[in-house]
Amino acid sequence: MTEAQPHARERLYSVLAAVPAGTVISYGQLAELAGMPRRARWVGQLLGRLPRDTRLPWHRVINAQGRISLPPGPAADRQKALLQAEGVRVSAGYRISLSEFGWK
DNA sequence: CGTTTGACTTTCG
DNA sequence: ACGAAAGCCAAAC
Repeated sequence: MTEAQPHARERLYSVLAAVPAGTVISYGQLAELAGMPRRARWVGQLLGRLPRDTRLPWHRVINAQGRISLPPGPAADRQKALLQAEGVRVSAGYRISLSEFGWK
């Protein structure tokens, strides 16, 4: 087989599915845990293409600055609500305390 | 096949 | 703490 990462997407999905509720992770960390450092943007691109009915905890993924990376809109509010429902403290400016990064 | 795009990250002022 | 600029990389055009 010539493919170096035949199932890169599914590997990423597995890591994401393993993120415990009540914690958040950055795109970069997620990519790194999946064995693909520096693929943060690729992760974001993948999440954007996820179907609405996915069961993956996409809402636990935020950027390295501790903010919701989704552009302002209904989607961002949805992510904020989902996080708060899990006990994650989200400030007015979509900021999240670094202590929620349990895995860093 | 060259250019643009983007749910990113880091550095600098 | 904040915004601008540069760096980075795969997918889409």
